[in-house]
Amino acid sequence: MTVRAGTGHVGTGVQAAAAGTTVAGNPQSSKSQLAYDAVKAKISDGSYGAGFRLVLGRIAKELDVSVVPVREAIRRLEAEGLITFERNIGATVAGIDPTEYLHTMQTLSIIEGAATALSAPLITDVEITKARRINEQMRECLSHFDPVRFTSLNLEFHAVLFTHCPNPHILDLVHRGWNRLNAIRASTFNYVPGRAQESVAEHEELLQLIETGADVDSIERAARNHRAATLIAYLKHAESTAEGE
Amino acid sequence: MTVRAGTGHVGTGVQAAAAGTTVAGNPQSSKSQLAYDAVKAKISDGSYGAGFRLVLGRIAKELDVSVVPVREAIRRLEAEGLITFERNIGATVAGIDPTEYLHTMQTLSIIEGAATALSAPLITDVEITKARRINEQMRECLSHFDPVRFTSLNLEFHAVLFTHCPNPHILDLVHRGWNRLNAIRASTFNYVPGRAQESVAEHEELLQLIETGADVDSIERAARNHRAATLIAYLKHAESTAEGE
DNA sequence: GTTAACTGGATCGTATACGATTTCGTACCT
DNA sequence: AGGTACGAAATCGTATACGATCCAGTTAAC
Repeated sequence: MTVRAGTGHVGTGVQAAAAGTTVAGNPQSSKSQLAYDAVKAKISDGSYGAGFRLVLGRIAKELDVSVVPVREAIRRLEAEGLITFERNIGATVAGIDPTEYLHTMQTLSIIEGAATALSAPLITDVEITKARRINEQMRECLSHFDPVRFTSLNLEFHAVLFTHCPNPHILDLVHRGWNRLNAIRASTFNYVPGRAQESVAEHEELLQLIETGADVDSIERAARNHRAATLIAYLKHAESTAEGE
Repeated sequence: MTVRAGTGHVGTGVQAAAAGTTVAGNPQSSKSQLAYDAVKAKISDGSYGAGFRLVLGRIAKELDVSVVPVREAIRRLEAEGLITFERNIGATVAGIDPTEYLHTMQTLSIIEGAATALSAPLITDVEITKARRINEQMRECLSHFDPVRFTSLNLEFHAVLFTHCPNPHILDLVHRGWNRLNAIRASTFNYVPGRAQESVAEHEELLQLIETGADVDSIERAARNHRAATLIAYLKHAESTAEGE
């Protein structure tokens, strides 16, 4: 053992170097933030999928930080519902079972519907055309089967619709919902083939409703049903494939 | 490598004593949880109201723990939106300005409406009578002016209606909404006198809708409007008193 | 007299240290 | 052979240490 009784610190200088340089490109640099972003990204892109065991020490070593900032990141993710955490046990990536998917979709249908309705009066022609162009690209995706791109465009499309939502809370909830959904999708990629076409058509309907200045109630209902329809399609599909397997 | 800086520790034994005893009554004991509960409670009951500066070290000393668990608690509260946090600056209790109140109420109207509608089919006669009894007590509160009790009963009433919501996410969001609202209310106690009577009447209407098995849409609308009406009453009231001052 | 640089204190951020708890494998007892 | 008890490894929980950063008040320079 031997080594150092005086300062008790060894790598402390590193901390200064790393934090001090503010690596130019990380606007909000902070190990805690780094850990948060890193773990969240890994969950979203599927590297850490479904029930994955998140060992604090391992993550810390991977990111070359100490456990303290990692713990903070984990706490934040816990509060956001992306992971579950048990005292003296550890953290695991949440959102495994199908009912989770169901609940998340249902919640999102409500929140997103509201967000879209609230945004609607503030949406200009510019955004409408932009959304329409995205939807056009989605239609193209249908021919040369490309579900990944389709899903990504789908987010873009809806993002255009709800980003003008004047209520930041609701907007925040929408984002969280999408995050959860991403995490779930990454692990068990579910994509219902037939649904995509209806989806594109419903997008166009939704755009027309907004364009013609329909009352917020109809818009909310349309947006909500749009997502609910996807959920129902998924359930049916899951049922049938379960039999097939 | 093994570093070992002599002892470098003094009060470490205390940790064992405190954590080890598991003070019998704290089922989920953990300093982090303790800090979370404590701070949240202080925010809810108004001790730490509106923009209050949360100094980590001070809180840690108050609770007789180190800063680490406090930081974790703060992170959780941050993710829940109860406080805001800036790097190298610190944390402050969130939710000061009136637009915050507005947004929170709007969000809650949507979420709570949905939660109530989803619960409705699962509500039995037992709960209906229970809710009706609570509403009766609220009516009594009207005569001997008691806004605090009224508010508390109001939560109880709605809790009966939405606790059966089968979607845990939505239920969680409802609870968070109430928490935020509590925090705001504690700082700037706002209670619109005239509104209370309508509120009690609307509660009864809502009960009848549920009782007669009205379609979920009407129930959702009723629940949503009930809260929205409170918001509108508040806005009018705030406007008029602002003039009066 | 006004502004800029300095300085000290408060507070934040994170690394390290080490006790506590859980987990799992193995040896021992029945 | 099967189950239990002991022990070691892994991991969590939190205290402490100390650099970095921010802030306010003070002094120096113009």
